Formats: sequence, structure tokens, C-alpha cells
Amino acid sequence: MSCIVEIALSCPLRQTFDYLSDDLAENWQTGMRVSVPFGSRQLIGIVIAIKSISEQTISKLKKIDQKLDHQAFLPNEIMQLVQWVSRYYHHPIGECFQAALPKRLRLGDADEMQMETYWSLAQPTNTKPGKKQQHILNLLEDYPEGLSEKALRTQLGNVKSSLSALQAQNSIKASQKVALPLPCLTIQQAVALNNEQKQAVEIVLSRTGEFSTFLLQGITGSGKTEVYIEICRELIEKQQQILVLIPEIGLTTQFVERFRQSLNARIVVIHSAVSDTDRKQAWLLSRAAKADIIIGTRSAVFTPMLNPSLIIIDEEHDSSYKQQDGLRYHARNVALMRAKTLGIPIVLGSATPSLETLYQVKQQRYQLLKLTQRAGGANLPAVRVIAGQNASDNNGLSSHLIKAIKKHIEQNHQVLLFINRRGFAPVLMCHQCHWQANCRSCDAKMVVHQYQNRLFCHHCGLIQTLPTKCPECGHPELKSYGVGTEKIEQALTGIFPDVPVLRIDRDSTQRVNAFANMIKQINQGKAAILVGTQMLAKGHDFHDVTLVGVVDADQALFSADFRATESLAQLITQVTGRAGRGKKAGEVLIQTEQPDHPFWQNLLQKGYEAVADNLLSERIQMELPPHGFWAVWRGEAKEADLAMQLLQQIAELLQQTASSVVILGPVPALMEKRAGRYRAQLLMRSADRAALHQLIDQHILSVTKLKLARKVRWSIDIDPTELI
DNA sequence: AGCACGCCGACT
DNA sequence: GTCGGCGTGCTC
Repeated sequence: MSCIVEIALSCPLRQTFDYLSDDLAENWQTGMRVSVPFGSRQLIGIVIAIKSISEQTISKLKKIDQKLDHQAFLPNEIMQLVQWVSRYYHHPIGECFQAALPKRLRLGDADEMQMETYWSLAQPTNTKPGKKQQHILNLLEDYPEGLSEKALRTQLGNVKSSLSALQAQNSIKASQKVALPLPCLTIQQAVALNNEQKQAVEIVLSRTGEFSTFLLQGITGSGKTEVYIEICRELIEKQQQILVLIPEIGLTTQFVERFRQSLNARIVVIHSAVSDTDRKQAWLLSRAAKADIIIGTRSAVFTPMLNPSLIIIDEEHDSSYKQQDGLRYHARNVALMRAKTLGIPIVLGSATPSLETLYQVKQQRYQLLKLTQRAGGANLPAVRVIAGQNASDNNGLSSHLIKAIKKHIEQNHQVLLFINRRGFAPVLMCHQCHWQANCRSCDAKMVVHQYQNRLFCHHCGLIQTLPTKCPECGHPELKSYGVGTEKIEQALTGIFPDVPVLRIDRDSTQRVNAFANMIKQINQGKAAILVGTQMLAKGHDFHDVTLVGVVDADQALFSADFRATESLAQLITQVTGRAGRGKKAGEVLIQTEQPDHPFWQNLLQKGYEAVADNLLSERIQMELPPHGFWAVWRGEAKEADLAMQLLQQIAELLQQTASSVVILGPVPALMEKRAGRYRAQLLMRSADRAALHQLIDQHILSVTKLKLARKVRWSIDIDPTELI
């Protein structure tokens, strides 16, 4: 008897599709991949459910062309997770599966792991081996299970001929095995923990096998990573797997190295810089429990595991865990849901936890684990706020800051300067007619990039040649205002001609390895000044930096974004942790136009926690997130007003049945025009999460059918992190 | 989203 | 006379 198979297809429709199958229902399983005809094309879909043929079955059903898998390809847990994501984020199910699967598997690659040639010792022979051959034999002696040819090659260089020779005399034998990540060939170092760290490890381990959420709050340099490692050590011994999420790919290498130095584990990495083939392999290895630790960015939260035991979210406050287009999921949120259904603990780590997480700690839903001591006994640096009023005379650097830089450089130490803007200067103006370089597709100014002799729009990527005279009145002199990394770099090179100045921002690190090379140079420890954007603030250990300067820290204090203060407090606290991580005492100088702003007194005297606490009370009082439950409808269209019109119609629909949900707007976006599109948004807020979601469900179908919905690109954002 | 079908302007 | 513009409608 044939059956009906319900399938999710990657198209933006909020529905699944039924197909006919000649095969018996019992030969089908949810989570299999199939190839089906859809309209005029052929698509790959995922089996959601198997149904028997009912009398009302109409003959409009098409037949399944091909079964791609013989057994369930996606484990049930992932099937449930993706379907939950689709419901929770009100996003088309097919696109949710798309986000959860590695590209190659999504496009129909066979469910097979990559194989590799592994070599192992056979029988000893009398023939005297050559030097390289001896090296190989020595190495293989340590690996009775065998070592892949790839591992031998990374270790000993070109080994092809030596291997053939050894094989010819039967000293070694080859076999084909599943390609595992390169084993760690160095000796594992034990990690020494202080009491706080030990306690944190014990508490988490005492809760294995049940769902519980921990906030591991440790000041920068307090050794959160060591805590992760020690928890992992015990779990790995029990053949258990751990999923570790990190905010961005720049931190992977460093992170993976730390783990590899201390753990004899099979570690796979999943992020956008990993090739499609390797990602597929990592995913399959994880699903088969042939990888112990899975380290990855946001999308890795969907990686299936056979023996999951723990999820770790490092730097849980980081905004990159929230996807800002398409399926707007928050990896932390999805991970929490996953841990809950799997019945395993989840550890959120941060020196500067998000207000959301602190709120949950307050409600006693998360257990707080604190690390208050800096590893190695390093002291937290002295932090001072300095006035930047006269800074413009020195290209944005106050004389106070310059003096401090000089002092630290003379002691042969390194200096780290943050300026959160790329390029040379953010404004270009004509003095005669007041013309300004503005972007033609955004409500934004063009930023001067002097090295490339160009103007850039940081919002849409528009590039122009730097004009030599005013395009409006022809005046030959254009002036630039404000500071960016390039200007600071140039000023410092002028003031300290004998000291290397390294600029580290997206522009200077675009070439492959450029970033790694700079980090290498920095770690050589010679006196140097590092000038960079936020990308330097995250995670990196610079042992010889003793002075950290923050230039132009003001912007956030006047920002319309209610989250700006939170981010600034996090940034400053993180940055502060970059100074004096080694044995040397550190110093932090924050240059601001507003040294008397109460924010600084609060942050410096009472610390991040107190500031966060204040902000949280403020948010609760003003009924802003994390208080209540929020959703945002966003729209953008090439013609002005269209997005506003659509959102107005949606607002009217929602208003009809909104009782416990407040509808706010629509309002144009803060930067209304961006990349040639006019944007607007409509806010929803409720104290009742279910009511909020129900209201969306109730109307989303009618929204799809609105005429304007075809002309306006629209989306819905649950638990938005950006509200302007 | 894709893709097809369909009905009106400037070209070999 | 046709190529192609994007409006509209559908996808089990």
C-alpha cells in the first residue's frame, strides 16, 4: 500500500507539501531527504510526516521522484528543534531546515563520511629504514590505531615515497577509515585551577544528565576557558559530546588551540570560513559521535550529536549570536531550548553578561557561577577617564593620552588604542558652500579612507574616488572632520616615528592571514602601538599590552539606541581586561568629551554589574526588553512610504484582535533609507508571550495575502535585539 | 523565492 | 513582425 509523505521544501511559503509515494509507509521515516518535482523545478525536501491515504486524497498530489536516504538523515531531536524554531520565529519551515543543514547535504550529497588512508605498523623488518622512514615508524608506534596520511604529511612533510617504500617491505599497512580531525600530537598540559574554578567545574558536573542553566560570570582573565576545558575533560572520558558556541570566526583558532593543548579530544570546527566539504564532514562526525567537541559559530547550534552532554555559549552577551536577516534566530535561545529537550546542562559564559541573562539570574532561573580572581594573580588595571576637549589639535589624541603612550613605550611595553570607526575621517565637507559627502543610497555620510584614496559608505558599501575639489562649487579645498583608525595611525606614526604602529580593522585584515600575521607580530612582544576597532576587544590575549586607550568613547552615550549604553559598558569592561594580562601592571585611559557623565563614575567605581543592574531596573521601569515579550515587523521598499503603508495595514489587522498586546507604530527606521531602500517597523509588546505569538499566528496568513506584501520586503523579528 | 504565463513598447 | 519589460499567480 502506498502512502502520503509530508515534505518541507526550501521556499518562503509557510506550509508543507504532500506527495504520493509508491513505497510502504513503514519504509519511510521522518528526517529523510527526498527529491521532488515542485512547479517546474526539482527540489530537495525533508520528510516531516508520513500519512496513510485518506478518501479525500485528491489526485493533485505529485509523486516523489527519489528517496535520497535509506535511514533517517536528521535525528528526531533536530527535526523537533527545527520545527520549534519555525513556529517560534514564525518563519517558513523549509528555510529553517536550510539554515540548519550544511550546504552540501542540503543540496543532496550522499550521507557518507569522507574516508582517508590511515597507516599503521605491520611487522618489523630487518631492512634498515631511511631517516624519514624511521620518523614515520616512530610516529606510528605512538598510534596503534593508525595515523592518517594527512596527519603524517602535516607532521613530516612529503611522505608519499617513504610510505610506499615501507609498505613494499610490509613494515606498515594501509587502510581506509573515516577521516577524523587531525589528532593533537603534542603532550597535553594539565590545567591548574583555583578554588573558584574548581567549584564551578564541580557544580556543573554535578548536574550532568539534567537540564539546568548556568551563568559563568568571570571577569576578563579569570580563566573561563579553563573551566570549560575541565568540564569537557570529564565528559569526554565518558564518551560524551560537547557543543561549544563562540561569537565569531576570528576567535576560533585561539580557542581550538587552547582546547587541543589540554585535551586529547577529537575537535571539529563549524563556521562560515570552513569549506563546505569540511563542514559536511564535521556535521556527520558529530552526528555519529566521532567528534567529541564541536566548536562553532551561530549556525553550529543545529549540529546533531549522538551523545550530547553539555552546551557552552562563550561570550553569551555577544550580539553576533542573533541572526539579523532571514531566519532571525538567537543561537543562545535555540541552544537553551535544545538543552531543555535534551535534558543536559548549558553554560553561558561572559565577563559582561547580557541584561537578558542577568534578568533570568535574578528570577532564579539560571544558576550564577562567579569567578572573581584573575588567573596568575594579575591585577585589574587602573582605569581613568580623561577629558578629550583639546584632542582635535592632535588628530583626536589628547596630550594626556600621548604622554601616557610615551611612558609605556619607553618601558618597552605595548599600547592598545581603540577607536570604533574604520577609515580616516567620517565627514568630508566643503568650507565654502557647506557641501557634504553623503551616500546616495543611504541616509548616511561617506567616510574618508585616505590610503585607498576613496570614500566609503559603511552601510551599503558604496565606493567613490576621493574628490579633489568640491563637486558643488568647485572649491579646491575639502576638509575632513572626526577621527577613524587611519587618522589615529597616521598621527601616532608622526609622533612616534621609531615605534611600529599596527592598524587592525576590517580594512587592514582583509587579506588571508593578515590578521593572524599581525597577532603573531604582536605576540613577539616588542614595543608597538596597536590601533584597532572592536574586533580587537574580543577575546584576544595580548600579554605585553600595559596601556589600553579608548578614543572617542562618547558616541554611545548619545545614541538613540537604548542598548547602546549596555554595549558601551560591555565594550569598556572587555577592553579593560586587555591591559596587563601578563605580569606587568596595566593602565586604562578612556578619552571622552563627557568625563563627568554619571555613566563613567558608575562604571569605574561600581563596575559592570552595578551598571547592568541599574540599566535593568531602568528597562523594567520603562517596559523595554528584557522586560516583557517583543516582536517587530520590518518592511523595506525601493519606493518611499510603501513600507510604512504595508506596516500600517498590518497594524490595522493586528489591532482588530489585540487585547493583551500593545501595538506601537509603524515608524520609519532611524536611518530610513539604507542601500537604496526605505525602511520602517512596527512593534508589538506583551506581558504574555503566548498571546503575542497567537496574535502573530492569527494574522500572518492575511499579511501574506496583502497586495502590498509583494512590493515590500517584509519580515518578522521575535525577541528583537535592535529596536530602532 | 523561482518560474511561467501574459499582455504592451522599440528593434533585427 | 519579434524580443523582452515586469505585473500576477502558483507551487502538493
